[in-house]
Amino acid sequence: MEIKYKDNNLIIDNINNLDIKKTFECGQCFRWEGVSESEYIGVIQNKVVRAKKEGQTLVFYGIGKEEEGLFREYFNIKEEYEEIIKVISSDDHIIKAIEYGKGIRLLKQDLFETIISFIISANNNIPRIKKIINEFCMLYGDKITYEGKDYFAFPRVENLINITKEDLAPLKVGYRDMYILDAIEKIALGEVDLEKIKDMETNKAKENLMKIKGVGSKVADCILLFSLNRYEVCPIDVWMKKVLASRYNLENVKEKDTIIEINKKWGNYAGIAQQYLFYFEREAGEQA
DNA sequence: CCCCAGGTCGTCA
DNA sequence: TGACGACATGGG
Repeated sequence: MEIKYKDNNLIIDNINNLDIKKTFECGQCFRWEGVSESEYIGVIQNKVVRAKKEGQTLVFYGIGKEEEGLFREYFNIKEEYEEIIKVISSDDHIIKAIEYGKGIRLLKQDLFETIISFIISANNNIPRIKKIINEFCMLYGDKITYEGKDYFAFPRVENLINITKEDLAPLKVGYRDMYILDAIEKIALGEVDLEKIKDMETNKAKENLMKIKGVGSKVADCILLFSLNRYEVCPIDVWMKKVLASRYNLENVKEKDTIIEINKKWGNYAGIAQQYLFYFEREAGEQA
C-alpha cells in the first residue's frame, strides 16, 4: 500500500481489502451515498469526503494531509486482513462469503453516531434507517458546504440537550423517539460516559451501553463492533440467524450456546466473520 | 388485510 | 433466565 497526497486529495495505491462499495453497503454504516458504482460521498465527523476508485487507485477527495489521522482511524487503515481471513476461513461457506465480500473493511465510526443509528435500526429496514438518520442530521447537525452543495454532520450531543419528543416528530421514528431522548440524556449527564466506555473491557462497555433504553444486546454488539472495533463481538440479527440455521445447524439453539459455538468457530474475529456472512446473505441470498 | 424490517421492553411464569 | 405480545412507521 502506498499513500500520497495531492491537491487536498488522498491517493491510495495497491491497497488490499478496501472495496468502497462493499464497505459502505455491508450494513455497518448508513450515511454514505453512492454517486456511481465506483464513487461515494459521505461525512466523517465534520468533513465531507468523496471516495472514488479509478482503476487500481482509490482517491479520497477532500482529505488533506492534516486529516490523515482522521482518515486512518475511520478506515482502520493499519489493519491488514490477511491474518484475520486466514483465521476465520474454517469452513466452505465462510470461505465463499469471504471471497464474495473481499474488500469489506470494518470502519471505526463515531461512538455517539453509532449508538443513535443502531437504536434507530431496531426492528426497522435499512432504507428507512438511512432516511431517518439523514433527516436527523439535516435537523440538528452542523451544515457543511462542499462543492457547492450542503451536507450535514451528525448532530453533537451538546446541541441535542433539552430537545423533546415533539422535536423528533419530523423523523417519524415512532416509539424509538423515547430511546433517542434517553440516550441523549444519559450521555449528556455522564450517566453513560462515552469516553470511559471507549477504554472499558468489552463486557463492561456492553453493560454500560445497555443502560440506555433501546440498546439491547444486539444493538450493543453493533456499537461495540462498528465503533469500538471489538472484533470478537458478533451481532446476531435476523440475517445472521438465517445463516446460522441454514449453514451451521444452529436452528432453535439457545442464544448462549450459539455464542459459544460462534466463539469456537471464529474466536477473536467473530465480528469480522459476521460482516462477511451478513453481506453475503443479504446480497447473494438464495442464489448462494 | 396480511407480513416484514440489522430488536427491545415490560410482564409473567 | 425464557417466552411472548406490543410497539411506530412504511413498503410489498
